[in-house]
Amino acid sequence: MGTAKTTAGRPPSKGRQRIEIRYIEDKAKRQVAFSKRRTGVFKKASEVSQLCGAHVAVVVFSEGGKAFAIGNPSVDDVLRAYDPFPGEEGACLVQVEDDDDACGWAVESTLRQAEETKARVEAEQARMNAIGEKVMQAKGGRLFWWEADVEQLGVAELPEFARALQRLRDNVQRHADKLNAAAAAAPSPTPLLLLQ
Amino acid sequence: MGTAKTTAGRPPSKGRQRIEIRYIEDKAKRQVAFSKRRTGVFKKASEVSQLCGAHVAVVVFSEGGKAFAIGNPSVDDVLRAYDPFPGEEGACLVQVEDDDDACGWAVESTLRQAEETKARVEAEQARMNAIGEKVMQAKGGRLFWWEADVEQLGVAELPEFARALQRLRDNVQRHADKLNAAAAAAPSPTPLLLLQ
DNA sequence: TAGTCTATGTTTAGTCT
DNA sequence: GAGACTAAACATAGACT
Repeated sequence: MGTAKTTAGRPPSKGRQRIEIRYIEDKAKRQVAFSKRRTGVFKKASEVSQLCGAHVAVVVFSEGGKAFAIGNPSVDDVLRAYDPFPGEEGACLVQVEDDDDACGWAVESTLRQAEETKARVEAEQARMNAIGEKVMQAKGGRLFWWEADVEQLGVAELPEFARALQRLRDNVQRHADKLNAAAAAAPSPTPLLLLQ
Repeated sequence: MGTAKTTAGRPPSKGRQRIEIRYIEDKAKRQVAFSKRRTGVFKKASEVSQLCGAHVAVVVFSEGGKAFAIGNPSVDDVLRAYDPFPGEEGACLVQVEDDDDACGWAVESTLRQAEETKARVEAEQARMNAIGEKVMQAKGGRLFWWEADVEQLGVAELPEFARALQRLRDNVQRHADKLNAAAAAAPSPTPLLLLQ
């Protein structure tokens, strides 16, 4: 009886309250709402894309000027295809699809209910997203590295970028080796990690 | 009594059913879902903007290539701002009027995507350069993404991560080759790119 | 193609960790 | 600043107009 989990003697929570859709004056609340709702919008956008095979791009700037974005097949692709001038409707170039892709997405969603639904079709994508999110947390920043548009890198930047990439790969390999070593000693048959 | 509106002798409706987030094969259903959810995403985006004073732009292409977009203060403004130069004018300054709820919002358009305007694309690429920089140097002097703590990745995630890394590296290599080719034909002595 | 209605799945405000 | 949790607000699948 004594163990009522964490819901012990807490007031039952008033649950979700209705709010007016207007600027939230309280800075703290505003920040929390931004974080939660940004996630929500991204998720919804992701779903439209998944469900309907639509190309979507969402760009959000926080008040602080931080940029957040997601897109399928990629933010860049969608934005480039977008031309707000209805005047000319010459050729259609909706570059409808890339081959393998579906990995253009960069949803930094929190995947709250990962335990159930997620293990399906969305699995691979979700996994990638989770990985990206995990990695991004390390820097506390918000860019989606796998969206890095290499094409935009200049002569001076490319080498450095490549070097950094190599370094990261080395780290991954080292970590993989370590995990493999641990797996070898494990009681249950753990699949080995084969990088490339 | 006799006039129960339209709910007369209709089956009580099964209510909302859970669906998997995967491509909807049925064309009709897909179209309906697209329409409804597009509206939903736009609404959510609008709310984030209103509530948090954030600048948001959403661009959606239906499978048919029709473009829909909304943005605050405007799609174009946000997309243009999608180029946060470090130490420049505040990329954000929001707060929209909301007497009407429709303050500067709702720019839904059935714009057909036209062929890409060259000048526009170039401008876009210039902006994209800033993104590349952003990827290279996370603001705030924090950790850079490539210094990600790989240790955090688990057995299931590592392979995915490694694959993504490889993909990125391939792109870098391809780009480097291209630049080298261009350099060979360049009038001025351009240093060759040697990756690794 | 869009709007309506109902029942129900999903999101999230408020609060605490 | 990011999670966890609860209950109420909100979005929407399905069916029809």
